[in-house]
Amino acid sequence: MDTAFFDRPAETVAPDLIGALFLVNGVGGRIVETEAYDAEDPASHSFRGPSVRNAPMFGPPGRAYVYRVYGRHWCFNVVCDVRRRGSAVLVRALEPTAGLGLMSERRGVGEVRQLCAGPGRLCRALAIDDRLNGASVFASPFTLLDKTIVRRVSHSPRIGVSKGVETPWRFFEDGSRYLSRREPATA
DNA sequence: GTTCCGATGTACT
DNA sequence: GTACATCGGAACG
Repeated sequence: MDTAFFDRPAETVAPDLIGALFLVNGVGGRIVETEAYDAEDPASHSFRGPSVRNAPMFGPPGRAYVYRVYGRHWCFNVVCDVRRRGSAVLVRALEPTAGLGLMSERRGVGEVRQLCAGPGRLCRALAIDDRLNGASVFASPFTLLDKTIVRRVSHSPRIGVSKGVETPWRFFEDGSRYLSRREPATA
């Protein structure tokens, strides 16, 4: 995977990331749920233009944008389209495949299904925090490999937003057991 | 199984 | 002050 992959509209990149392998220091799994955000979107951190927090969103594609949410959790995004500055994809859930023991330890949870089912849980399991904000996802400690198996991807409105609630920019692998929520069913 | 609610930091009005 | 791209535990069925 390279810069060109991310230098496209976020709502195009987001479904393409479903099925990709995502690891931090060798720990992680297959991406099964993502959401797209861009600067024309009132739900996006970039909506009101550049700021200290959202600076990575206005930088080059393929960099991490990591921020704290609700004072307790981290969320991990990858910056997209440089022509539509201020766009990114939030990675919301993984199907754990590597480093299960370590993830379980970090999360304090036994069930594999719970390890990376949500943006905050995923960051905890992979030990992602603000130290990785702005880092390239093509270099250590990240591993990001394009999907090898193509499965059906569905979409729905995004979770946890109060604006842009109807924009169907949440993408997930159809039938996956590892989503942050039970499949709402759309197409 | 479900629903409800508080925690807790920070960006922004 | 208010809102927030969330989560886990308590209470309940």
